[in-house]
Amino acid sequence: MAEGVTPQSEDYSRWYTDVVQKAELADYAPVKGCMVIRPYGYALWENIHDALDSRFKATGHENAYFPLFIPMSFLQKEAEHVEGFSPELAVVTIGGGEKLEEPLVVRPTSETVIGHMYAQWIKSYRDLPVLINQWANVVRWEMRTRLFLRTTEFLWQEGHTAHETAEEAQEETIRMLRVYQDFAENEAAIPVIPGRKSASEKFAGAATSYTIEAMMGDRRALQSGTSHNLGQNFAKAFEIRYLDRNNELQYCWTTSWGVSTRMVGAIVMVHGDDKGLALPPRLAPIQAVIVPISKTDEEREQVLPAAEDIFKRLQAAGVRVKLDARTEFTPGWKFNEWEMRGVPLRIEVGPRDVANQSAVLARRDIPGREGKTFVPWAELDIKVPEALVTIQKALFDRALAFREEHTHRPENYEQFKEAVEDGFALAWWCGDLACEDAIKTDTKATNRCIPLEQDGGTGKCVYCGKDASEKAIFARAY
RNA sequence: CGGGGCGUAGCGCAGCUUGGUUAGCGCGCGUGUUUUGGGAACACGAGGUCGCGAGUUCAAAUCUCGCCGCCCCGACCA
Repeated sequence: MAEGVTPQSEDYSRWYTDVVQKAELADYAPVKGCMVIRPYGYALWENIHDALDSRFKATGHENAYFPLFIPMSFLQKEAEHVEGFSPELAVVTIGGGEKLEEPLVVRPTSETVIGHMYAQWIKSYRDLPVLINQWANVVRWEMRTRLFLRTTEFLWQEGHTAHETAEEAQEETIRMLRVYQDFAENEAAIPVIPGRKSASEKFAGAATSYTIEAMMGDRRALQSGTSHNLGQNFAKAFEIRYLDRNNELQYCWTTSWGVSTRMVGAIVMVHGDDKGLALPPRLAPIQAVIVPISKTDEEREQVLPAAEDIFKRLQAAGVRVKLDARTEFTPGWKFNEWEMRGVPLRIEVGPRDVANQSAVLARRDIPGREGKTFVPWAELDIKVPEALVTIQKALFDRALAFREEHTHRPENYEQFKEAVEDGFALAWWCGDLACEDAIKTDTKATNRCIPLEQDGGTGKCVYCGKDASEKAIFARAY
């Protein structure tokens, strides 16, 4: 591994790609816009997967799998949907050397094929709700790609549910948005703003879209998860109907919601620094790394068994721990490498520590001497898990403080323009597309969402001055 | 698709302007010795279809034309 990364202050986007590659999260694939998720990055994704999956199960959802290929005609059944996705479809026209009767779309999302199946499975109100999630890969032919943030192929989960009433569908939409918020804040240590998307930003085919928006280290916004109330749009397009309690045929109300490998990019950009990644302990593939230190063979014979003993102890205490006993690297080199890879806690064991029956704990989130403490061996199985909890909270608190510092409540358009230069602007908005567009053209800031949690009261639209009943977050976004 | 940059060893680059023996350098890699509390040192060694294709020439990494690919910045998007 080469030394160092481009500093954030010098070139943030180069810093980002440097970190992703040097921390060995991912690498460029031979096909443009595609990436290889390396074992370390995939281990992080697996932890994201598990944390989300257990939450889905706890809220009554089941996993299933639907096919990669979707008949082209399915996409065309929902007018807005096909319009939104056509420009970025990958289409298969030849199979087994023969031209296909009907082209197959490589799924960009699965509402259509799942809607088709739901139409066959759902007959009665007794069949509802249907609560299914799938973990899958999808393909969107994006013009400009960035590792994890926007790749041609990406991994995600997509939940698809069908309900008896509009109210139930809306409840589900918000429930899953809150699940995403809980995951982002408590697992990824990323503070997010849950909110509603404006009409121009909503999912193609949805009645209403909701999002969790997060602020990255360069103060730009990243949509980190979405939950859509699809109304009866897809139910009507795919004839998803049921007989209600009065024996009358009704269309279902459906939802869909997703979180993707983009979340990895969010974690990199929210917590990372010029030393590299900083992973939240709850998701980190390696929570603590033990670095043994010895000058002579004699010392090594004392230090290594001590390190191995600590390793076993921590493993027994449920810590994801790694012992880095490689002899070809110096301790200093290892310190830098594990910092680059974002391991939350480093444990140093050298001759001095063996003599004192203690070890040095060094926190990734606090650089240098300040982040170091000496801990007796006997207390490690308590102190290490404690430190991980502390670090998890510290990362969240720091990210929240950063977001607050760069979130402004402009009173007028001049202040608004300054605000979006610095970060988020939370401003009164009349709800007009015209104002959104004008703001975008003028400042490059887009309407990220109308937060569910409002300040209250009413005001005047920050752009046009008309009456406004809600505030929206505006920011430059990824 | 518009703008910019780049393709020479695994990575980062020099060489190209002004064509000329066997294409260099740093890092990394292999072996050995000494090292190890913040990115160790020395010695020896392995590693190249100079992006691809045509052309000019006695001679092309170098000049000409064409093509391909990648990265960054914008419009589109999770």
